[in-house]
Amino acid sequence: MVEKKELAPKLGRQDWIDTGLSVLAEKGVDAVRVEPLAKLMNVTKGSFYWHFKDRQELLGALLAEWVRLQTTGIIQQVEAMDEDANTKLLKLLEIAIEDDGRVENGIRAWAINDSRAAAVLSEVDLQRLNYTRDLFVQIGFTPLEALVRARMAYYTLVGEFTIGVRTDRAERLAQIRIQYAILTARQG
Amino acid sequence: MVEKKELAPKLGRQDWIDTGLSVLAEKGVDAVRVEPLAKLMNVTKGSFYWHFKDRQELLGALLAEWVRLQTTGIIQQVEAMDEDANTKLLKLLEIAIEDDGRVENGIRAWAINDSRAAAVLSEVDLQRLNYTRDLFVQIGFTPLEALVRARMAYYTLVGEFTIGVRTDRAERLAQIRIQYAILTARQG
DNA sequence: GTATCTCCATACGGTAGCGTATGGAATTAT
DNA sequence: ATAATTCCATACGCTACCGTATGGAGATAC
Repeated sequence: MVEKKELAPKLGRQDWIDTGLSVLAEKGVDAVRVEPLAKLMNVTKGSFYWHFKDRQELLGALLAEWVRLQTTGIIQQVEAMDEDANTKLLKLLEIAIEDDGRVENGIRAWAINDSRAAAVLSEVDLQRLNYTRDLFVQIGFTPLEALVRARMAYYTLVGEFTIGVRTDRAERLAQIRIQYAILTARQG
Repeated sequence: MVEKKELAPKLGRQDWIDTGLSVLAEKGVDAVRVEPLAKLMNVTKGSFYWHFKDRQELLGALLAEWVRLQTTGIIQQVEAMDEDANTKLLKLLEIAIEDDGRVENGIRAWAINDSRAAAVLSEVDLQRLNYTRDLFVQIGFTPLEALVRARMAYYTLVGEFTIGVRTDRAERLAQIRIQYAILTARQG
């Protein structure tokens, strides 16, 4: 079968994608360039153009990879646990703040001037928002109340990533529970 | 006095800054380049290098200009009206969503890989967060509760900008009032 | 009217990155 | 062993942009 030895220095498509995502997270899309990437991987661009048609194909692959990691990610993890909606929601919030969001930030910055990235991103946003809203509906809020609360929860998360808050884990966990309390409280 | 006739085709430093901010909002920092900018303004870069030392100086000027517009902006506008903290907070939220946040988004994207932009941005974020927190304290929440609520309010706004929601004004106003109600509600 | 100063055009050399072409080493197949 | 395939290095031309140098037109000063 087509197998690879881990010892072999041979590079694959996936190596370029991994390195690309790393650079995307640290330096932004604009730093994801063929020759610098090659230097980073200790090869020349001869390798790159064997695995990819051009730079655009790599960028597309980065988007696809991110979506793949995203969709097989948080939501499934939350749905796996067989709990009620309240518990799921709290768990969702707790899991979400585990990530540092650096790749996602890079993609959001990218999406500002690239329609491809923008399309992918808005799709992911919509999916996550809908899931969160459904949880609030299951908890018992009206559709409108659920929507507003889901947006507050999700936007808060995105905003936190965007701003890049640097609080420690314990503090964030404590705050996320207060947020949960605020968002699930019934109005007088 | 040093005055300029509006008819004159002569360019000034400010013209480059204005055009720079515009391009920053539409295409990102990386599109803010001397020669393309010059072409956009129907001059050559000979003009640019008369007004600026180099590209970095322009970028610095863009940051300074944004801060200037920001600091003389929302907060003063809210403080000007002599109302109680509750009213100020609601007004703050309402005013904040008026902007589309395109320039700010560009700067946030910029700040990912530029330490100068990052420093400026975190300062502005801190200032706005502190102001919002103070309002919640004045309303009567404990410091911790006020901080969490202020973060939720501000992060939600930043997240909304970041995601680039495209709902109409009326709907946004309606939702911001629900948010206000949720954030100012006392826990049972 | 001449000199000076302001503002900009033109021309130049330099760097970084793109994509292509071609050859060669290492592996695999026959 | 020989042939074919896979993967990568090297070398090339091309474009976009940077920053500098220099000159020139138009206003202003003297």
